[in-house]
Amino acid sequence: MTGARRGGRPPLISRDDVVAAAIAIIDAEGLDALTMRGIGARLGVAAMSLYRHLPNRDAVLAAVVNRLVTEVVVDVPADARWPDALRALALGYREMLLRHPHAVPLLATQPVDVDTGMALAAPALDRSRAAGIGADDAVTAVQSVIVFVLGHALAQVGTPPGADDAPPAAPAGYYDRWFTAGLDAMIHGFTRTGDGP
Amino acid sequence: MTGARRGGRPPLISRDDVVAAAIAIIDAEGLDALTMRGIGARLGVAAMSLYRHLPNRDAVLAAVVNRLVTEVVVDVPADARWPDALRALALGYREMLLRHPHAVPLLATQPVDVDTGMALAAPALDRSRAAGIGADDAVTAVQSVIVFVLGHALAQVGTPPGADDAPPAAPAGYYDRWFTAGLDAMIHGFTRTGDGP
DNA sequence: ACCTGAACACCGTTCAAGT
DNA sequence: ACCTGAACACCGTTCAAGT
Repeated sequence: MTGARRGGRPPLISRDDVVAAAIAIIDAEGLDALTMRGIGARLGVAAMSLYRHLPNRDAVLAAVVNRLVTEVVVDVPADARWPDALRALALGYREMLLRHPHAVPLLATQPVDVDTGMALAAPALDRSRAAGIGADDAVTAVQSVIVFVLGHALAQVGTPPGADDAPPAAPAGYYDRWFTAGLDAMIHGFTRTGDGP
Repeated sequence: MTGARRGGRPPLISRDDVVAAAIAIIDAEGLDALTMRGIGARLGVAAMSLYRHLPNRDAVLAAVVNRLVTEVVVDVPADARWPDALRALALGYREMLLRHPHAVPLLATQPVDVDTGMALAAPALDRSRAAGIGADDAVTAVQSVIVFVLGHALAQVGTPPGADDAPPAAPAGYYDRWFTAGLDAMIHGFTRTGDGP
């Protein structure tokens, strides 16, 4: 009943193909290299064919963002408590960002679908209930952690391996240590059991 | 001795003019509307004249970022302690970001000159010494706070007043409350006097 | 229904030329 | 030294046409 397509030419490409090709180009050549003509070329199709599957370039970018967020793996052990669940969310999100460094500015800019965001946060939010945290407070903590992870990743990949005047190139573990310190501080601040001013 | 320009046609525009015009366009029409032709038009000059003062469009963007960061006002009272100095830095930086919402993605993407970043952080770092915090730890705290402020601002201005499908439009104080909670957590986490896990 | 080539209105940037 | 118009090699997107 739904979407019963009768007759007509069978499609050469799908919406998913377009999104996958876009991600491949971003990863390989960077965000600036992502053109409608380039996506078409990668799929062996004219650029104009893409408009049959997505309304415009912005829609491609939005779809890329949601696809990448969906691919985040949040590994929350069964016996994890609220602080550890927050940490697992942060680590999983950061892993995805560093796997797609050229896409980080996109993730920072394009809003994520509500459903996709909920699915990402769900494992952590589950543990907040067990810890007796109010729903609003839990959401605030999750969003704050995500925002820190994103901001930190932007700083880390901010001068991508394309710029000529890359600063002395921070030592290997520099960003990891900074990330851990910042995340620890935030999680500690959010999960302390209400003490003084 | 230095830069003694003798003879030649006097300049109609300066590098500063280009940067100021760029910021005006970004604030008024958004980042996408910032074109070399547009900047030229605003200054009553052909687009190609700009290349006499800045090497290319990316250089304009970099200059805009550094100009905006320079304009941040960090109000650290004379008797402020380390945690309050961190807070003042966060508030001042956020104020600038929300004054230039269309420029936030730029601030998130373009690296800031080392000198400009140092000047921004200096007042807070001063107070860290008085508090007996190690220099490295102080820098980590400052950078983490900045990264949180930036990430939060991205979330707040992420769906700018151009998008049609703006979500229910979060209630007025929503982002302010989230910001305060996240900042409090981070500052508390960074300034606690080293207790157990 | 899906794909295509040609065309339009833009970009950033280069170049040779003007004053 | 500084500014300019014309031109080049790109963009995203629309349109009328093909199968």
